[in-house]
Amino acid sequence: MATTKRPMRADAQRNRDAILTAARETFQVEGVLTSLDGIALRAGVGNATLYRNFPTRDDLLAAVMQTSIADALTEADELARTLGPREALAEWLKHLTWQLRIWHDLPYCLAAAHHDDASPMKPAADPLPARTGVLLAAAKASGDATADITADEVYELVLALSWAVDRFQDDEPAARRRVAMGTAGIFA
Amino acid sequence: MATTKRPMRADAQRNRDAILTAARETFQVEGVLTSLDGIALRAGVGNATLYRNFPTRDDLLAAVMQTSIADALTEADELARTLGPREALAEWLKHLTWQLRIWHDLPYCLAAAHHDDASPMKPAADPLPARTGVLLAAAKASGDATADITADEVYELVLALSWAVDRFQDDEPAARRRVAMGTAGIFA
DNA sequence: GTTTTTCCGGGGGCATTCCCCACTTGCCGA
DNA sequence: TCGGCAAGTGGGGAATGCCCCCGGAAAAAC
Repeated sequence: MATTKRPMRADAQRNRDAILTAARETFQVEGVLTSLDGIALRAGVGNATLYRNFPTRDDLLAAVMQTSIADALTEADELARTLGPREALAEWLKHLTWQLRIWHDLPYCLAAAHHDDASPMKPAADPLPARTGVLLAAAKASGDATADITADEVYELVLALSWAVDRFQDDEPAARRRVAMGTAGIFA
Repeated sequence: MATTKRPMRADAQRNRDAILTAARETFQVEGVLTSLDGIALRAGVGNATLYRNFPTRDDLLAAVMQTSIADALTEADELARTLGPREALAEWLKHLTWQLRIWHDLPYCLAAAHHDDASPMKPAADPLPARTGVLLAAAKASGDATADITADEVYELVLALSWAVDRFQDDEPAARRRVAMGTAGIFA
């Protein structure tokens, strides 16, 4: 990490943060396939600054996702703590589907990263399928989920449903309904 | 229709056919978002000829889909004739998902067309949800499908699953398994 | 065979995006 | 306070894709 070698120059840190917030805002409006130069413009920095900090789109995406994913994981903890295995899994799937929808083409990128170990997004995104596996295992143990399905299959199903939720512009109730229908096969 | 007014010049018909076959081949390899100029090049015609025949990408897509959709519908007839309502619907969903996967971003385009009445693809693609509705109604009537789901929801679910099948590069058994899992909620 | 009509075609303009370069800025430590 | 050097800047090249223009050629009509 660069931060361990030297405490990073103040303006450099400022610019990096500005890029991250601009990217987060732009992604929500235009999707994750938006122009990178546009993000730099919005952040008020030169485009070269953006490319130096984040050589590829996936690097930027991974950095922006960090905090969102951390939030999602605490939500998962909360669900696991307050609900039974079946409801916790069901709620988590709905929650995850709804969150992934926010950056419109995110499922597309996550799908690409999921089977590409070299992707810069892999380390950032990996906790999502992992945590899904934990909740799934608990539901299996209590007999609430069928044994013959893997965590990857469930995660991929969520990505597909999230794609649909975005593409058909569901509101939240519609999305919950769509997820309930699509994931019914998971539950025993 | 243009063909009713005048029998179309021979070379024009030749070029149009060449464009359609080139488009079909290119779509399978590079997906439906490929370069249109590339299709013209492959067809051995100038790009202007392509744009004259098909002003937009959707026009071309609609024309190329015509025959494929006709094939799919005869398959649906066959299924309805030889299987019970439940199996006919289940097989149709698997078949449809697998077919849509062939042109990689086709679900993306169909999703856009599905809620846009002005889309040139609408007339060509509409039989798909319509036929799905027929098979669903039969399954509902025999008590094999839950009553509280609409044909549109089922169709959209198939589009999402087809997206996943393409994106995760399923072979046919894996795709059938994925569809079976994702559509389990439809069946009573 | 000639005229008329229709259609072809490839070059090029325009827009978009990614990314690199030479030059400039301004922070940090002595 | 001040100089060195890390970091920033933004114009522009390169690649790509869409689409239009207009001279020319081929097919149809006579």
